[in-house]
Amino acid sequence: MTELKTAWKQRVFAALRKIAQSGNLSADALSEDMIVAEFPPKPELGDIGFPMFSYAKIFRMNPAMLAVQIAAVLEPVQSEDGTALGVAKAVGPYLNVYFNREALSRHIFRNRTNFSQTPLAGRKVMIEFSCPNTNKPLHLGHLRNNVLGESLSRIMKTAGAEVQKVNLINDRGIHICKSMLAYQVYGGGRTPEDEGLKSDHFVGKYYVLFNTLKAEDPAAEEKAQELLRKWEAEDPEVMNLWKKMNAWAVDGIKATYARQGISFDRYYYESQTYMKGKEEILAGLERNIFYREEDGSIWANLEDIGLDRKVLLRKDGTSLYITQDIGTAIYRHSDWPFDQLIYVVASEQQYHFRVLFEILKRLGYEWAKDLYHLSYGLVNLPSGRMKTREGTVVDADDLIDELASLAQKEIAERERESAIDDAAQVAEKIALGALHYYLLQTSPIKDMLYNPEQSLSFTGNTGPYIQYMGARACSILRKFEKGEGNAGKGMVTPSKLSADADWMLVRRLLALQEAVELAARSKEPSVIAAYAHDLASDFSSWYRDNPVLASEDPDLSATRVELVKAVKAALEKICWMLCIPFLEEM
RNA sequence: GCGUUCGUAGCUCAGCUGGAUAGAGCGACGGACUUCGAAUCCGUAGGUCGCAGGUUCGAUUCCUGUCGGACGCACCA
Repeated sequence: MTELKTAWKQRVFAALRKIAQSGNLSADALSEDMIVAEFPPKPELGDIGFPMFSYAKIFRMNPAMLAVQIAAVLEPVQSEDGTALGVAKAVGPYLNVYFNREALSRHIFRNRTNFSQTPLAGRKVMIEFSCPNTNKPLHLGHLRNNVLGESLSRIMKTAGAEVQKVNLINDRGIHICKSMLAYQVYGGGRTPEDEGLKSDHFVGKYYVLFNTLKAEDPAAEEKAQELLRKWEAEDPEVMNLWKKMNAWAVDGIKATYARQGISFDRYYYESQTYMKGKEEILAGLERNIFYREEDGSIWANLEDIGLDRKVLLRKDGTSLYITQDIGTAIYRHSDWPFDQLIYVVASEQQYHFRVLFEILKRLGYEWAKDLYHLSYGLVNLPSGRMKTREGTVVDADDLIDELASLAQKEIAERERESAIDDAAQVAEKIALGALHYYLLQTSPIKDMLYNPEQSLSFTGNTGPYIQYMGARACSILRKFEKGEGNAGKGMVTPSKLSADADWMLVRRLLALQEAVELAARSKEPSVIAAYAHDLASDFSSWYRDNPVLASEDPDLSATRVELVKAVKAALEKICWMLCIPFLEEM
């Protein structure tokens, strides 16, 4: 589809030049990338539309007239065997291309979701996401981050890129020490098993208990700092406790990843990377890229590009958050030389990344231009921002549990329990479908409102709707396999799909490649989510009005079965890209 | 104060590099299950695209200003 569009653009451009020559007009102002192609709003207007206005202006001609002239001289796009892949017609001030429906239906049957072109082929893309703290379990905000990172990596893979997914676990710092201190005071040596808690929730419980401790012991903050100093001095007792609690936290977090269906190719741990970067800063200081204040701290002055001054090393010589990020980026690039590194991090850190990228550029790393901050908005509740202190944080595991139990109730209400193998497992998958689709349908950059009522819905523009259409397609194909209907007696005949209703669905399938390219280029899984809904919706109205197995014409039935297979393949691929489990039945 | 960003139907969101009548879902109202699973489908109602200028043959889309919201501007992460 993408190549078809490109090919037609070239033809239109060639035709324009031809007209310019014969009319003795100047075509200097024309270039091929000026040719805009759009999607006509109605099926009778064809499959590609070229507005003539801008060229008409250059030629000082009536746009409708120009469209007629181009249609007359335009050479049609052909396939390798010489079949015309469409015809161009002038429709008012537009030149519209009508595809050869038979040829393109055949193309979809043959290739399904195997794209003829992958724009990111050969590119190495590293994607960093999730990056949890080890003092508490994941919450709704992490779920958005996780699914964004995983989905984007799958989309980029589909677009041909080689992707490496990385995670940086924030396993050190004062927040960890607070959980550790509270555990020392209140934990009594108990384990998560003793308390019957998932291990990361167990650690999180003690982090919350630190607030209680603070109320009881005014020196609590100071004691936590003391613990951090001991940790940095590698006090054996503290290290032991730290290792134990971190293992609990990380194990629990990984269990949530597994449940969500996301994974990483490589884990980095802050405790191993936080020292990195210091040498870089000192080397930069020698080269006068940075400067030293009287108190000994080291700074970068970025005022010339509208940013502020930024501390890079404390007066006592210790590292900061940004120091570590500088080191980690350098380390990663030498580790796996990427063409692009994408940081999936909330929008509140936009300034941090602008500073980080600029400093790496000043240090002379030419790949600094390949760093990209995929900034995404916060997930807010109707009552406002989630706040740990007010207990309004939506816990990730609890949320999935709730969705799954609701899905199971829905299955029971629809009396589907006997029809499916494992209702509990299907319910879990529906829950994830609902959750992930809900989180991905909004553009990443926008803050989103988490409306419990709406997100718990399984009808309408939702993940389960997409899953349902996949299941319906599978259901039809199962019946076909069993020999129901007359499709088995027919011959696949693509020319039978020339009716508008069939063609709309074929055309939608053709548009998948373009959607993937756009989603990969703009780093917006929401593009695929929108496409998923369009395809599912098209399929839904199509199979209602167009009998697949029971058509009177066996050839038409056989052909429509091929179309259903193509729809199923597309939905399966889309679901994978959106981290929505594909269901054969539900 | 400075910077970034968002502002489209009652609500939650789409709207591709400016283009043919601004689209979904939810909610409201009205229809469709002896016919491939009704988590579905069809129809009706609902929008001065925050506001004001500008560029353009043409602006929801680009520019400027303005109003409103969010976030950021730590020797925290």
